[in-house]
Order: sequence, then C-alpha cells, then structure tokens
Amino acid sequence: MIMKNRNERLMEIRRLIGSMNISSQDELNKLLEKRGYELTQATLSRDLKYLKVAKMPDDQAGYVYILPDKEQVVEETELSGQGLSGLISIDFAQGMAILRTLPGHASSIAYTLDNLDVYEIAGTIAGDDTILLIPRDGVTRSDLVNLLKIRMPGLLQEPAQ
Amino acid sequence: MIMKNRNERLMEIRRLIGSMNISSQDELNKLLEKRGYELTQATLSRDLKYLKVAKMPDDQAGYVYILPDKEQVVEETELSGQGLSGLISIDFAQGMAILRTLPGHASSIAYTLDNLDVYEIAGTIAGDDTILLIPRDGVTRSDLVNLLKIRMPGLLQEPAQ
DNA sequence: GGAATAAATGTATAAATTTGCATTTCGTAT
DNA sequence: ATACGAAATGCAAATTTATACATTTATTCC
Repeated sequence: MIMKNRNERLMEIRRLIGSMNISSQDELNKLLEKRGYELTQATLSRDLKYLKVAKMPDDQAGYVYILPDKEQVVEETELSGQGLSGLISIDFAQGMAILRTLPGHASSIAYTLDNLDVYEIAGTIAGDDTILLIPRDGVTRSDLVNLLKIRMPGLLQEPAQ
Repeated sequence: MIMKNRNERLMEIRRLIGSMNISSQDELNKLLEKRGYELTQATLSRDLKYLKVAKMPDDQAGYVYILPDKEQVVEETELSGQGLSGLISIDFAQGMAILRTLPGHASSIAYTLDNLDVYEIAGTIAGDDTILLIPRDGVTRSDLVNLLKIRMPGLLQEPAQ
C-alpha cells in the first residue's frame, strides 16, 4: 500500500481543521482514513503538536481544534499598513511561487513573509523586485493564495492559472 | 474556611493563564491552592471550558493554556478604525465603570463593547455620552483598563484613581 | 422561613491525549 | 549495495482531561 508522505498528511490535517469542526483525534483520524491516510492516534497527537493545533472549548461542539493564529496577531500589525503594499502578483512554477513586487520591495516583503512564521512557507529568497517562495511539500497554490489573501486583502489579484 | 466565590476564581484563573505558562490542570490547581482556592480537577476542567481556555503546543513548555483571543480578531476589525474613537475616559464607582464619550457616541461604543463578548464585561447601558459598564464579579479596575487599552491603544488615558 | 428549582461542586470513571521505548523507514555517505 | 544515523511511527502505559451521577449550595417564589 502506497503511503502518502508526512507533509501531505500535515497539510491535509490543516485543511480539515481549518474547514470543519473536529472534536477529537479519533474523529480526525477517521477523516484522514477516508482520504487514504493510515496512522495511529499517537502519530496524530504528534502531528497536532507539530502543527501547534490547539483544542478549544466550543459552544456547539464541546471542543474543537483550531489552527494557530499568529496570523491575526502578527499580520494586522506588520502587514496591513505598508508592510506588503508593494506586492504585485503571484505565479507558480516548478512547485514554487514567484512573487512580483515593486522595485526594491522584494526583500522587505520577503522578510515580512518569513516572520509570519506559517507552516506553508518553508522559506523565501528575495532579489530586487522578485521573491522566490518555497512552499512546504503538499502545499497547493490555493493554499498559498488563500494564505496571502488573508494577510493582504485587496492587494492581491488572482494569478493566471 | 471562607470559600472565595466562583467568579473570583474564574478571574484568578484568567490572570494566571494570561501571565504565565501553565501546562496542566493539576499545575494550575496547585497555583490556585496557594492563593486560597480549593477545588478539584473536575471543577477546573469545567472552569476552563467556561472560560474557553485552549491548550496549545508550545516549544518551551510542551503545552500551555491560552486565553481565547476573540480580541485580536474582532477588535482589529471593529474597533481600531472609528469604532471606539469617541471614547474619552473611564472612571470607577460602586464596582462599576463609567465611560465618558463624545456626545452621541455612547450607544454605538456600548454596542461595540458588548460584541467584544469578553468575560470581564457582564453588560452595558448607554445614554448619550455616558456608558455604564457592569463588570463581572471579581474583575478589577486594572483588568478593565488593560482590556480596553488592548483594544484602543493610544485612545485611552489612565483614569484618575 | 421553607419548598422548589437551579447552579456549583465532588466523586468516580470514562474518554482523550501524551509519551517512553522499540521498531521501522528514510536518507546519506561509504 | 550496505551500513549508519536520523526521522517517523507503532505499541502500550502513563498522564491528563472530560463527564455521568450524586450531593451540596445558592436562588427564587410562595
């Protein structure tokens, strides 16, 4: 049986937790099984620790898992202002993202992106008006686009597929 | 032995969790004991659920409890802009807080405060330029001042004690 | 006040999560 | 290819957390 790799699984876990209310590791594990992943609850516990997923009380479901939101904290402060306003577009090639920026803006934007400290971004390299963003394995285009949209609403235009 | 009441305990739990890294309910319970509270882990579990305290993985401590942060989410959007800019001052009397606002601003600010949906605020009543804010039992002045400071940095001047 | 009702808590137990240790898998260098 | 070290995982036990049920404590309504 072909075992999908860990990074794909981690991304799938993020997607699941981000898109629905999940109350226990067993519940999450069943969802993962349906998607072709096979693992024990112990591994799941470690995955959630790695992803910094928190379990929070919820009126409806009792308890739900939530993704870490350095996002809201860092983002609103660092990005909304002028932090990322020089960003022009995103494109994808060779499994990586190429961000175009205004001349001279690349390194500061890349710096900001690095400091988001999000799972999806493995690293960045900046030139003068271009940033090469290396996504972690398993991260899709739309994952990245969504990520960036959240952080710079209005600034980002959908890249041509 | 005089048992401090539940609300005081809940506030103390919030303070403890907000100010230090706590990794388990037993650990928290011991801290509470030192402060004169006596309760079982079961009650603590219920308290944490009531307070919507989440347990999140942490590089240092393994796991730590964190306070819910509707704050950052709601706040940045609803308040930073003009939502609370009409607020002038805070004062305290009879265990309640009296907020002064620009004329006509009271009810909209009170509405915003209500929708913060934070534990500390039991309720509000607004006139034209004054808001009566009823804190929950056990909530101190500085609790409230800190709460408001977080939401409207710069807008709030320390009230005369 | 006293009965009735609801809220809070304890006890004991079940459920859920974490972790030490052994094993397997994977990558890398020889 | 083989050997080595590191990373990932499973298994089982320990720890931690949640909850059903009973009891106590507080509140409300006559």
